Amino acid sequence: MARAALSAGAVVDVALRLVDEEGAAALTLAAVASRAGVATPSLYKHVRNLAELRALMSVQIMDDLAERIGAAVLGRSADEAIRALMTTWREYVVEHPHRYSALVQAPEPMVARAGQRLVDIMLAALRAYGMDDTEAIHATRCLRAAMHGFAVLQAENAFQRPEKLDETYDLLIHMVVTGLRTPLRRT
Amino acid sequence: MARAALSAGAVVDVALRLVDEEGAAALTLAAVASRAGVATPSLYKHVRNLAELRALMSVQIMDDLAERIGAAVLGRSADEAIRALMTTWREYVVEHPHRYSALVQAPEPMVARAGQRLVDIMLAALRAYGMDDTEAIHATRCLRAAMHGFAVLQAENAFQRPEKLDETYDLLIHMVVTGLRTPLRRT
DNA sequence: CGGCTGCGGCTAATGCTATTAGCCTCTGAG
DNA sequence: CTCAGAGGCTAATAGCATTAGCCGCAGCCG
Repeated sequence: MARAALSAGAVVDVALRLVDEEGAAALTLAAVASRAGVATPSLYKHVRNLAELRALMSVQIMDDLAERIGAAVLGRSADEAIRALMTTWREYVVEHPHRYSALVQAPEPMVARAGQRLVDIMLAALRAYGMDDTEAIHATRCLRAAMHGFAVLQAENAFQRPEKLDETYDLLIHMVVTGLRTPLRRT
Repeated sequence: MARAALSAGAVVDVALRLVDEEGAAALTLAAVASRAGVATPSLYKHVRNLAELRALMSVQIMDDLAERIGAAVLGRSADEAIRALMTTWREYVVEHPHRYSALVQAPEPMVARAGQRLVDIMLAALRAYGMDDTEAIHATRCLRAAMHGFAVLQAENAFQRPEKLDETYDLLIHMVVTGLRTPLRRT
């Protein structure tokens, strides 16, 4: 091994801090390199290119989220689990709105795998409702769509009215829980 | 007036067609100019810069969406109105997935106004549930979050499993309608 | 009918971006 | 002590948005 110096993980850390502080649009290799105290091309020794850096950041974010949510859901019952899951998710977005904006749903297997981890946690939380596998998949997708949509819109500041976002989110949680409890009549 | 030639609207049209055919990532002034049969800097005679072009595209998209949805909702009852609204929204995304990915929620007043038009239609559709204004705002936000989240995830191809997306969407509609019907207990 | 004004095109130039090539140095293993 | 390679560097390239400045033609005014 050569000098201590940088590593892929360190670059991702620097990039995440940059995004947290200056917004997703400020993510540029030059800016990351500058923060890392290194010349721009040096980053290529640790990361294949900007796209890969983005993917690695997304993986890191999803892993953070999965860890938090996993802990929050642990040992909770069905409805309470969903509530905890959704609350924790939103807390993360409120804490790091820029970071959430930087999330990318690339077709990279790396990112897909990290996403799968999140989905698995959701699936586990839904098991308690006594759904079969197919139903659980559909329910997970809805849960994900609702949370992700809310998160994206909030991170983009798309909710302009003065009404409290917390109350809106309470309603969203209510909608999800009620929708899961009330069976869908079969056609 | 000089020659017939281009106009801001025409540039937006060309850009939308480009995005439809080649994806949101292909949106570049050079590509738009080439399609319009004009040199790149000429676009600046019609559009202030790339950001404005993006905003104008978003406005156009939201207007399209508002028109369709407005027509779909017209003369329908509460639940049926919501179902029609959500179905129509998704049809648009399926028809133009790249276009939806190109949607930007800029803080530009122009875009905000177009978004407001969409929100107003949703609000109107929710009136039938006998909510007061505040409740209706919260409900609209939830509706929007659910639809937008689903749309974004679908446009980004984030749903990988073989289960039919149509069925998932049916469940989402069900969740929303049920959630709106079941009153939220007051704390 | 003739000249002027400005719209809408153009070319050239700038500065930022990611990315590649090729060099050099210091580290740590043998 | 040697030497290979990890990890830094500078220099160079190509594509991007954007700006400056020029030029021709259309239509209006006299």
